[in-house]
Amino acid sequence: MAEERILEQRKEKVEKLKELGYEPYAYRYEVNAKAGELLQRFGKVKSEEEREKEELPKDELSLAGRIMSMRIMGKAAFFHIQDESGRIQCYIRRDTVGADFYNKVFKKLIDIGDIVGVRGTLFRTRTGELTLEVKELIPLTKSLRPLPEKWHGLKDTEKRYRQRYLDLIVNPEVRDIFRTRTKVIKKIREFLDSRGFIEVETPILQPIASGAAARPFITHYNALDIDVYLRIAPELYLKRLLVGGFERVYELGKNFRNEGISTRHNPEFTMVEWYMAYADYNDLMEMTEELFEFLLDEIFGKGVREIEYQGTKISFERPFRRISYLGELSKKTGLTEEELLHDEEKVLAKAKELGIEKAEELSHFKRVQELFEALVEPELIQPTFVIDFPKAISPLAKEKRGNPELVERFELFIFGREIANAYTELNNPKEQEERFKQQLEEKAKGDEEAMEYDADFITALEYGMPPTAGEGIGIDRLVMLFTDKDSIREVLLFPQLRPEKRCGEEICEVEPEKKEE
RNA sequence: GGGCCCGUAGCUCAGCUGGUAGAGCAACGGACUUUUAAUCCGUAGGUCGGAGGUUCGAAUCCUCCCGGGCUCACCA
Repeated sequence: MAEERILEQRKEKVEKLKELGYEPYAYRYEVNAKAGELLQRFGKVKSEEEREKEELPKDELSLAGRIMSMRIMGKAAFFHIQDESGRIQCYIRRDTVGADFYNKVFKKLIDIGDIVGVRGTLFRTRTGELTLEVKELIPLTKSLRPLPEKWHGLKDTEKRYRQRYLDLIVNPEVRDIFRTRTKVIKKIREFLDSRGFIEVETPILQPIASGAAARPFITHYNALDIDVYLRIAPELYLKRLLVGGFERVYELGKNFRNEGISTRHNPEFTMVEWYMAYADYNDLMEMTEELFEFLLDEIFGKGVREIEYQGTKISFERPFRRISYLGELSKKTGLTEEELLHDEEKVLAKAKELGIEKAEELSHFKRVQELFEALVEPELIQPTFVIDFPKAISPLAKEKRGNPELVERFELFIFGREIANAYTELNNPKEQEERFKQQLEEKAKGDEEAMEYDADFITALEYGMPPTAGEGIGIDRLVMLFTDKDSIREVLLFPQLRPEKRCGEEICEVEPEKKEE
């Protein structure tokens, strides 16, 4: 293999560097400048007049980074080094660094991909590119494997995800996605902190996985000899904190759901959930609008209220549209709200008409939800709050004032996707107990995702949880929206992939075939 | 899990109406002191994802398997 040969050649170069007294894996290097900052400060191309007048700083700069390209032209050479901030060209001449170093070290032992330190001064080439004239070059880390191609980068999606570090080295726009991700998370914290919320950490290993409708991952805790679950949501723990007297809490972290992987689902994903005492879902809608305004200001620039996602303009002008769950569904189905709530036959007929799979097996309100997902959600392109959901599919939300069949709940949809989910929280222990029991019945009927009964949570509510509103936002999908990405994998540094089978033939023969479930 | 598509050199890709593999970049040797997808001359590099099958002959056709992408289902 060509790669094997390159590996061998480079390992030899490591030895030769050592022989010549260089450390191929150095310890430290004093850096006083960043490529990106220099480029930003001194611009890239200038008119001739400007260039004549231009005075670049004469002080010696030292930078460190990875060599990304190289053009050797006899007794001088150009190369680009890339640090975290960007890529700057360097110029090295035999007569400046010495013939020995230039011929024996630079030309023979330094490769594209190596990490080096360079010291020198800035100048501008004939074509106007800002360039560092190298007075000294120090090898810092030898790279043994060849980098992907300089022009086309790395395109193979599988390789990009499995070896994300290569993707990050070679595709600068990928680094930007993750910078944005970090910023989104940071700014959400800032927003909540500034409003008096405290960030808390609740268990990821839970004896009962509740708080959402999803299948959990199971693991075993040896010391207690019990099975525990990776949390599917932190909700019930956060509410216990409100019982305990914290009035504004939030948690930003991972949830785990043992379900399919797709462009919109990763088994571990990041959520922020916050709970605010003495508030209801109306307050949260306003707060959500404010949060979006804040994020847009911080990420896209002050006052920006429109972004483009997958070729569609999305406007975040307040107030966001508000529609009622049943009202909208009534418009789309032609059934009245009364029929949607109570006429099982008509709803079933409609579900069948739309070709909803296994419609017969679903409970009435699951069918209604199916209708909603099929008919309403795809049309919610601009930010829209859907409000007042049926009680039966919202076991943790409080009854709507004036309508006991609905709950005070909203979901925020953008581009047909659910971004946020919020309720006026149910804090009546007796009713919560009944709702849990209903979930148990659903479970008994075969709904694997019905919510688990959490008796300790009921006990907590019996001590009294203040009136509270709570909301959760899926961070990954939010980042997708802000980075214009259509796959969740593009916004996860290391998305879940099936492990590669990388075994020798012998090992594979010994390994038993995995049985299909 | 179902459907459709993809897997050829380290990377990006050609070759696919069957006749045992090509290019550019990267690598190696050489020329070149302001190049920038540097250029020029030369060299090396592949069990064509894996296993079977059809055939005189398979990267190419068929089957199964592995991995990936999109999509549907479940969900956030």
